[in-house]
Amino acid sequence: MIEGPYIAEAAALIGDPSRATMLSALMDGRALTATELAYSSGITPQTASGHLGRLTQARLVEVEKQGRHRYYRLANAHVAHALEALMNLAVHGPPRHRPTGPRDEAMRFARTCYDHLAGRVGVALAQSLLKSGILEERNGAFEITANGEAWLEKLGLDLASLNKGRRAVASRCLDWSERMPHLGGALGAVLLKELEAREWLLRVDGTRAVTLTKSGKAGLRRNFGISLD
Amino acid sequence: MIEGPYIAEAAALIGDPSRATMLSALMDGRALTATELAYSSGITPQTASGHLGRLTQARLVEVEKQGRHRYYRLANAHVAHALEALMNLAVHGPPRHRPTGPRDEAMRFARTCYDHLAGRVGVALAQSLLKSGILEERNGAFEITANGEAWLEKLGLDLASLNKGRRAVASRCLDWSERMPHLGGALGAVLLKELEAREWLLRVDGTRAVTLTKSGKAGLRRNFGISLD
DNA sequence: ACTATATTTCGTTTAATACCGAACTATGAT
DNA sequence: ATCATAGTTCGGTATTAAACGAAATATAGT
Repeated sequence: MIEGPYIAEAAALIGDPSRATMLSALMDGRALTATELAYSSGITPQTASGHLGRLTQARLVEVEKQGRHRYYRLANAHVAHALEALMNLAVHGPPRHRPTGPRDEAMRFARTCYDHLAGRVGVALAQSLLKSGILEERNGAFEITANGEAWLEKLGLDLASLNKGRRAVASRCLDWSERMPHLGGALGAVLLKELEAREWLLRVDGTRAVTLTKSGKAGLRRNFGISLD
Repeated sequence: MIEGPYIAEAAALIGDPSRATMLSALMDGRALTATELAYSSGITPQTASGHLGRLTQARLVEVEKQGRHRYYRLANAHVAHALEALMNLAVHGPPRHRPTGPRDEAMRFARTCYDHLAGRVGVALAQSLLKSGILEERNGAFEITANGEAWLEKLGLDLASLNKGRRAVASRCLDWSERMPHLGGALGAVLLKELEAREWLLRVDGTRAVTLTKSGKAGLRRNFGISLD
């Protein structure tokens, strides 16, 4: 009784195509300016301003003023989570005409999901970590093994700090394009950062797609036994 | 790029107050008829019929014809999950006037969340299971301990069958009213069934609220050290 | 056959809101 | 000071879709 309207409020906000596209763009994890967001969803700045105002008021996004720019980002992981959940619904929807562009293919191959890696590469990475006993799947969740802890230390990653936050360390995040789990949570986030730092992955223009560099391809094969294409 | 519109499609469907209320009613886990759903959201059957048609087409709900009745239920756990995620957004929203009725209070006290127990009672139960070492919280997920397995067997619950499905056994489900975790997953579901079978809990009319019986109050205190009010 | 109930289809009204153009404010650069 | 860029506010238009009444269809019971 009580909750229907509240759900509707949030869902209606996300339910507008322009707003949904803007939120999608923010799934990147980064902050974008109002004009960038307007451009990304193909509307004029005036219209985007109105949308962003409503999204901010509803606490779905947060603003940060910097000079004459306003940087918008998703307000918290809950928002990203809800967007993911909706994405999974869309995929489970009716089999109907869904045109697949080249950009689409790039997204399916590798993309960011809020702050971790998704797509074929993300899923392959998760599978590799499971196979080599770094992660374990228990009761539908991911778990770092003793082996895994040692492996992390060797990588120079600070396990203690991962455990610090209230955030799940290794969460099992269902991939909408692959329908297989990829790795999220704090570990997923630092792993993506690490891959970017090594320049194995490069972010692409204004989308969430990422490309695999040559060294990345080699590195993934050498370190994780992943061969793609 | 590609996904914005898809998210929007699902979200827009959920975003209508009448539809959201109907979906909420189905969070019960049970199947309801078209007229019951119409009544629950305060609209006429014609209007509800239209809504339900769209929800079915989008595979958010499923229909089963039985004579002249049509029973609607949520299509899958993904839908329930998305609704939960949206509910959490709503709670994290702006502090603004939210009238609280008596029915509201009943929901906050104890209710079903898809197929497990939520509300103050649900949260208290989860806390008790954690405290007595039946469950463990690891990396933001729930986990059954060795102690817990023994306890389950004593209760006559079949642990093997819980592990069978692909479903998580003990999932940590954020409670929107308490902002604390309650127990979901396969274990959450059988536990709710058990409590209902013992008549410790009774479902209330057409809502998701459940009431605690006298024996339930006593039982919870005796077996779980939970004292409410 | 006849009646009652459940649900859908159709047509119309009405309310909400996304969108843009124009004008305005704020910040930064020259 | 002047200009350019980023963003917002306001007003009007146009589209969408939610809602109901009326009437049709389907099933069950008598």
